[in-house]
Amino acid sequence: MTKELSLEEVGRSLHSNAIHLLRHVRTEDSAMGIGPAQASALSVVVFGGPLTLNKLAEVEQVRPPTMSRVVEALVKEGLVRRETNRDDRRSVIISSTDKGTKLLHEGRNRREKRLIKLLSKLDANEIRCLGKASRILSKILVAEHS
Amino acid sequence: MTKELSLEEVGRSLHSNAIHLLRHVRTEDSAMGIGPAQASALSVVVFGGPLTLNKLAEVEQVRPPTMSRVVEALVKEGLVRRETNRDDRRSVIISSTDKGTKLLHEGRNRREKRLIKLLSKLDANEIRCLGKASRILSKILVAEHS
DNA sequence: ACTAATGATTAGCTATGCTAAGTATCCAAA
DNA sequence: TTTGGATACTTAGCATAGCTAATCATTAGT
Repeated sequence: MTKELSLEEVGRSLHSNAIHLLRHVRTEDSAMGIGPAQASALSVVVFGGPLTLNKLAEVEQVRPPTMSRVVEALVKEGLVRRETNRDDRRSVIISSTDKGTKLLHEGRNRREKRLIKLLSKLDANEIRCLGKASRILSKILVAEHS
Repeated sequence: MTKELSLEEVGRSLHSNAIHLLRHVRTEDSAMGIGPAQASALSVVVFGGPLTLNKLAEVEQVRPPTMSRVVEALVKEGLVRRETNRDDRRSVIISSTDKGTKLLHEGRNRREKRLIKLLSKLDANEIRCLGKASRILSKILVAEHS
């Protein structure tokens, strides 16, 4: 019989698992030929649509100079466009190119395959358990940032 | 009744949750005064006990040179010891100092408070579910790198 | 029309990931 | 026993990404 975990232990365990899960899929991220910060920013632009640099930095929870450099790299690789906003010429609108959109979807597929390979070691009950846990986590993590 | 999640959806959801959970506690990590890689490595040494550098690199899923540098920084700050193994003088045993153990527990407390605050929105059943899921994740994430 | 505030960039530091190459040690086979 | 390969780690050098401080351009508010 498995021991009941305390709130502290659950928290600690979730934290550890989060770190290692992300490290696990890092390989696939870098297989896209771009780093994790670039991949994550591109993902926001592709799925969320065009937005300003400051907004993108905010969503990604990094400072504007950091995001400015990330976007610069993405522009150089032809994955996003950077155009001055007509309504406010101080600001810049970042949007995805076809190449960026295509690359992101391919990378996502690879990452998912990797996770699926990992998850397929489990039986149906365990998958169901992870599914339930995911819903619960989403609920509290999303609620936090609203 | 909640819909059954597919393998793909579980994978995607776990990935997303991992990213957001880590962002959620990032503030507390950096409040320790050391970077995330150092904090994570120190955590392994404190909770898992002394181990060789290669083993530590493996557990942390980074290359030995990377871990060598991380350990170097921890040694400089007096948080871990690095001693040559008497049984095999090629290898090095990393162990935590009192200072390292103390720092980690303080940081852990801050991080845990943050996570506990998040988790305390949940009822006992949901906590139990997360606990079970954590065990399952640990199993496959650790098994992958053995 | 000034001045203050805002959006973005540049410069420069640190941390962390990698590979390639070097050093020290151990083991195994001639 | 010695020698040659394997193993454990480090060093050197590169790239990405995080930060703050300072700068530039533009907008907004007296």
